Amino acid sequence: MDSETRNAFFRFFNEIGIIAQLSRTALETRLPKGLTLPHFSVVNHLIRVKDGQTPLALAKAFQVPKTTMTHTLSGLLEHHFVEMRPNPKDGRSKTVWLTQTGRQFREDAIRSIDPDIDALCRNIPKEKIEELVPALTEIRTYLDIARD
Amino acid sequence: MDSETRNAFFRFFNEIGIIAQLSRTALETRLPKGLTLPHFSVVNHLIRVKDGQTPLALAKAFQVPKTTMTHTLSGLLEHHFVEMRPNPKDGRSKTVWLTQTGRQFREDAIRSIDPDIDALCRNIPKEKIEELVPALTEIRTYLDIARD
DNA sequence: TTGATTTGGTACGATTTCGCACTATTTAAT
DNA sequence: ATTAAATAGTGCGAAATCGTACCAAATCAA
Repeated sequence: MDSETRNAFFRFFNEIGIIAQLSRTALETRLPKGLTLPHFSVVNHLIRVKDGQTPLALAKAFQVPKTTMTHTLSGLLEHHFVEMRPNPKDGRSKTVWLTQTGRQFREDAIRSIDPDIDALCRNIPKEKIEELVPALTEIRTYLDIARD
Repeated sequence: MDSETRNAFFRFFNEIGIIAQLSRTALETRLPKGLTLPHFSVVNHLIRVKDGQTPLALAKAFQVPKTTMTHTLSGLLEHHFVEMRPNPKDGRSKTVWLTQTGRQFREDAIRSIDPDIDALCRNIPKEKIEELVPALTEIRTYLDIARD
């Protein structure tokens, strides 16, 4: 393995890490105090995909350990953004449902973030972003599979 | 702001976040217990760029709060991977220097990661990665500036 | 059917991340 | 020169992340 190849990958993952960090804090400064990117992401996911999913399904969708998802969901429960119902298909399991408050939280969050996306969009055109996504998805999928 | 544009950016940042997460844990499973990505990254940075930098310069290079860098450096000090010397140019400040143990740690880490990079390289060719980096750098730079 | 194994979820503890407040030193202003 | 403001670093506390261990329910095996 030549060090030039290695450095290419290091640079890549380094940029990825910093973008993840910066975009996260950029979002979180817009959210009400005490709410984080995972909180928003889960609510957003429940709207975009569907609610009624199990905590484990959510943990897999976000590639986090299930204990992390438990913790995130407990925060959403405290804010009454979601509610839990038993899973009729499996007595060990639960299902996660959005409340009206949760939907409102998402609306408000998006409204307060939109100006930032707008500004970003003027500097990095949407088309450029769309071009990147397939390659990133491919890499993400590989890493996910290689996890074993 | 139309929701299609918004979703494009959301998808992008979501992929970024998951790749950051997966690549981080992939690396950390190869490191000796108790050592993390930031530990490795800082040592690697000190070798690639130069040692003798101040903690604050490192914090800026990695876009983390200075308290976070203090914590990371304290871990490196415990392992005797770096040592601190006073900054001759500024009495408030320190400089961070690699030890032989620290260099060895980096060597060993790279050796144990290389097989993974090799495998990754066979699935995602180096050229594809290199094509992505400039766009990512552009986005990272924008986010950094937009932070205010 | 019964017992063993797997699976969904959580409690707990260790570590990381990071904001706030504080000290010590430097820089700027008058 | 003196004082005010800015800067480098750290201690501390709160929250996020995640591994281990555990319970309860489901699945599998004989």
